[in-house]
Amino acid sequence: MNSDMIIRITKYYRILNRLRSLGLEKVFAHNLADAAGVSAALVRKDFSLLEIYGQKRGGYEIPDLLEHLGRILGKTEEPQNVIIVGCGRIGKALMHYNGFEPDGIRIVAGFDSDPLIYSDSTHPVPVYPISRLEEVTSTFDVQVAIITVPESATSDSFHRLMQVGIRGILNFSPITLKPIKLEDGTSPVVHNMNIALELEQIFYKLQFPKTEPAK
Amino acid sequence: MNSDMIIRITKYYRILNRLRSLGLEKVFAHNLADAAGVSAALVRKDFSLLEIYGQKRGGYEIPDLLEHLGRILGKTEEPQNVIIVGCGRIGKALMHYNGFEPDGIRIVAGFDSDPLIYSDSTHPVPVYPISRLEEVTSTFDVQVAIITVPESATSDSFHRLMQVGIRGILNFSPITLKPIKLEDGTSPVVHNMNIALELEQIFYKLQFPKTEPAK
DNA sequence: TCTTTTATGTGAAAAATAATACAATAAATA
DNA sequence: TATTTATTGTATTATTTTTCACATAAAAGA
Repeated sequence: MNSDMIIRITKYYRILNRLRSLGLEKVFAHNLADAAGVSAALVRKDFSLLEIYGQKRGGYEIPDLLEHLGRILGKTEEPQNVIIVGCGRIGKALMHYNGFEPDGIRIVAGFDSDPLIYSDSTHPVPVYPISRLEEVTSTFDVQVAIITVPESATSDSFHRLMQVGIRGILNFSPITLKPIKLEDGTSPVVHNMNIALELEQIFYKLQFPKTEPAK
Repeated sequence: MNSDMIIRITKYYRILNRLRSLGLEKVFAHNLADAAGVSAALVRKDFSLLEIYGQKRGGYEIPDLLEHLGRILGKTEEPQNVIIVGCGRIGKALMHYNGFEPDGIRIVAGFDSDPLIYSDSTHPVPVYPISRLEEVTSTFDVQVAIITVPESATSDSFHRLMQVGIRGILNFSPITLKPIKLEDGTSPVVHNMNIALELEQIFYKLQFPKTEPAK
């Protein structure tokens, strides 16, 4: 399964969740396609590849789809625990964000090197000094970290996280982190979210508007 | 030029900027390739398509590349002005972020519907009530907005921005905005940054590690 | 019951994207 | 100067991804 397909699957999952909460029970490929911004053929092809089948002329059962896709995406009863490394403004904003819960994601702790920050007990989740990284991640069985440290600390934080066994990184710093190969032969999963880079892409696209994709 | 290529071009641009600030004057395709995480052949192919030429065996001149790519990306002397709609925690964090300036991006104003927020004058950039959107965007010739409002306000904010002529959107809310076609036949450029969606993709990839791409 | 309609599921075709291979060429070296 | 080496530029090939087209099936309507 390639990267674009993973994105589509996660989108389908969220759309289906929303449809279910609206009380719907069935969905057609073209409904999902419209909502996800892809073609109906692609939706059917994706499901076919994942061995998810609907009823001819009857569409797909939403609970069935959610069950299948949820398993593929590793959804369990228990939420997946995540930590935030770097509790500056962005890190704190993410701690307060309450949109993770419905998706089965839980921020369990923050980390910072500044005593003024980790001594402050008004955060919505506990904030620890970096020295307690290993202890906390093993206690909560954390596999994924969000990096929101300043540019200069990015690389250090990344290596530290690798050392304590974190295997998934969502990096908000403008330094692009690359999934270097680890001693054990595996590579971490790294997603970089670079806001300035996104804006630059938008500026480019505005400069050269795409010509109408001939229906 | 497709989306992946735009991403590559923006990456090349940043890498080249960094190399220049390190005092380098020339670069080989494979240097850029390594830094950007792509193959050298692809770098050469990209430049070839953009009609940027280097010297056989001599590599590419960094100032020349920056000039070319900068023009393609719409870089000018003047920074590109951006507004932030929704001055909650994330919006405020972005206002304070000082990593935009080196990339020629300037946050010129924030907007919020809450008087407690727009009356507070301690923000790093002026914050206005939504009613002044049109006035401010035309004064600063703003084409792009960052949406950081709560989920429930996302769709409204989006349509409001379309009405006042904003054509580029970077959306941080979990509602995926789609570039609906406008009356004038054009479509806005919309990039959605959905943090939970990114995390979900990471969880998936951790569950099914990619098998070693056979060198 | 028979016909029509509306979806799915999928093989085949097309389109898009990237890698390969190598000629061309310029610099370095002998 | 001749030879070797290193790198660009691009035609060709390979791969990946998506769309097309249609057989299949189920429901609805006549």
